[in-house]
Amino acid sequence: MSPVSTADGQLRPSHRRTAVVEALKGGNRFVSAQELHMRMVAEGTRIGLSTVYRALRDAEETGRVDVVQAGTGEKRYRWRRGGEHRHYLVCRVCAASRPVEAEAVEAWVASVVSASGFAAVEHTVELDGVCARCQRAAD
Amino acid sequence: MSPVSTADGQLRPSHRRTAVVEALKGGNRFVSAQELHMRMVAEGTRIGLSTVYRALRDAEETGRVDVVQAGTGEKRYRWRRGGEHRHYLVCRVCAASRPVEAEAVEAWVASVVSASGFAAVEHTVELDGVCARCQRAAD
DNA sequence: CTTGTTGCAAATTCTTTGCATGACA
DNA sequence: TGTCATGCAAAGAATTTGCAACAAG
Repeated sequence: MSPVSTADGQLRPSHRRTAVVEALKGGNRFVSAQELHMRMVAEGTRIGLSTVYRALRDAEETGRVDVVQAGTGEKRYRWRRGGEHRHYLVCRVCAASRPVEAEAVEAWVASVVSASGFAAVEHTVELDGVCARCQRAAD
Repeated sequence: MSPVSTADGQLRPSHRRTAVVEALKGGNRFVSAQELHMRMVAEGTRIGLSTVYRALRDAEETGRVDVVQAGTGEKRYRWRRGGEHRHYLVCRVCAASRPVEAEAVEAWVASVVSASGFAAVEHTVELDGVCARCQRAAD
């Protein structure tokens, strides 16, 4: 069954789920569910792939992680610190990420939305390139 | 085999591929490969799903279509008119799309990139919501 | 005990590929 | 006649789900 909120809105405790979150917090880069699972198993955590998927889906639905989609249709997750909505510039080679200052975009989105007649508009802004380090490594 | 360019850089003629492009031009909304295939078959065109996929991949690689990725990891395509790079506001319900004025974002992207040290940066800006018509239909 | 969580394997969904066939230059 | 496009079925890849075993309150 999928995790359910208890009366006070908190998720019921769970070693595994906690472990997933901890593993995610441990990195500053976007990782896929499978990568995260492999990493956890490699570090000795006994956990199933499904549980990792379930934990990440929960985290996504409750807005605790940022998500990007590679062109392959694979999702990559990154723990969201500070609880704010952010956008990132992600390296296509090493998946390192750096948050970018995105106020201008937020403002633009708001103006476009208000003029469109659309409701419940969500936005995705993804930037990906090759970071300076990987550029050097490519030589 | 995958389509190959001839000496003059043009794709070799092909009924099927042309048919895919025509079918795509026939709509103003983003469609998935499978939807497009079903539509073509329903209209009497004899064509295989693989061919639709191949044609769309070609079109994507040569920049003749705009692509968005639904949260499901499924790609949706829309014929690009006028050859310019555009961004769209897409309805989550009916997939109707309207291009948005995106100069502000392009400028923002350029400034972020120049300050980052990243190279070969690509950007994705996707806006999705519920269009006015589908809002009314929901009542 | 009862309820929610986990893991495994099977099932889904979207997309790509291998290969024999068919069509056009 | 040779080359490339096509279709079908099989292969792949990422993710979800059914279900029995299990852990915790």
